[in-house]
Amino acid sequence: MPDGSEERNDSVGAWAKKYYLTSRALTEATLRPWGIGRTQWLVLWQLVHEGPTPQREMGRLLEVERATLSGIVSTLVRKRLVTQEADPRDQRQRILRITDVGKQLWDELPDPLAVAAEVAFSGIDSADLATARRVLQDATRRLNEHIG
Amino acid sequence: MPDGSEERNDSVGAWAKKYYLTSRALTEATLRPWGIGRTQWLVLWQLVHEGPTPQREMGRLLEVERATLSGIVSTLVRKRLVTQEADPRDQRQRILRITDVGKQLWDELPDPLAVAAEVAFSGIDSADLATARRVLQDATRRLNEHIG
DNA sequence: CTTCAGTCGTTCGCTAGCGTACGAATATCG
DNA sequence: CGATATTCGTACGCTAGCGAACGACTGAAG
Repeated sequence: MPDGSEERNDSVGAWAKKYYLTSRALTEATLRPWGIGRTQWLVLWQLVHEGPTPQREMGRLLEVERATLSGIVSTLVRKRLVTQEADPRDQRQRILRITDVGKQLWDELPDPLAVAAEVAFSGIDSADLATARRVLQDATRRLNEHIG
Repeated sequence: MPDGSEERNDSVGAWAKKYYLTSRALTEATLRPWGIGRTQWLVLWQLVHEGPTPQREMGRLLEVERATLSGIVSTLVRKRLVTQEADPRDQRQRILRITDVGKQLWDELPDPLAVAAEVAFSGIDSADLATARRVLQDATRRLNEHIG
């Protein structure tokens, strides 16, 4: 029976939190020498691999709220890594585009998610990985249904 | 083969993040009417169930950094829910204690972690839950070994 | 007894998450 | 066409995570 301390210390949920925070720490440490955050890196990845992207579309792809992305984009613009142009067809939209400086920096950056995934999961039984993924996916869906 | 977009969208790690953020959203929404955060609630839980606790010990129990806990405790003290007294035996330590106002508030609060766990995991096969927990636990251990 | 190393809490600056509210721009409906 | 609804980006305030640095305090080595 799950009393409070069990849930708080040793449940799937508690370990999901610990895993997320620990992998975030490794990811951020990997990028720290370049002064780039985890989500900033994802924005650059998208711009490098898929080209200029409307800001709203970026938010949908990265599953990040408008308000959150707005701050992240501001940082990247301030660092001259990304430009933010108005879409002539819809003045509400902003098109994000990587700059030459941004491309230059990109070529130096490691892939922090690949590093973390390699450390965390290499050699783990793939059936177990699939089960874990399914449990987390189901749980997330249930939470979303409850919220929405 | 795990290319970038796979890792970024559909891996165990990506779902752990989504699960964590979604359960955090539900937990915070549950507590919002009382103006209490998720980690603030954990501090109160500890003080109610285990009595006065040194701040450093609180940090260890909740696995929260000193700097993070410092801010959380400040908030609780500002709201008059918790007091922070110097330990006479060691002037560096601060002993945390719930106030009468805090106790009164506590009796009104729901258990947001129990709510989230119920929504997320009730009815899920317990062997799958155990597998998921083990995968996340192993992954966290591997990350910590790599970092440390 | 003094110095030196370690601990504890705090502060600062950063990342990044959320909700709310707002203006500007667009789309839709009557 | 004009009023209304919606969308987009932003700003503000909040939670909460980290590292680094600092003062106060303690304890241990000499």
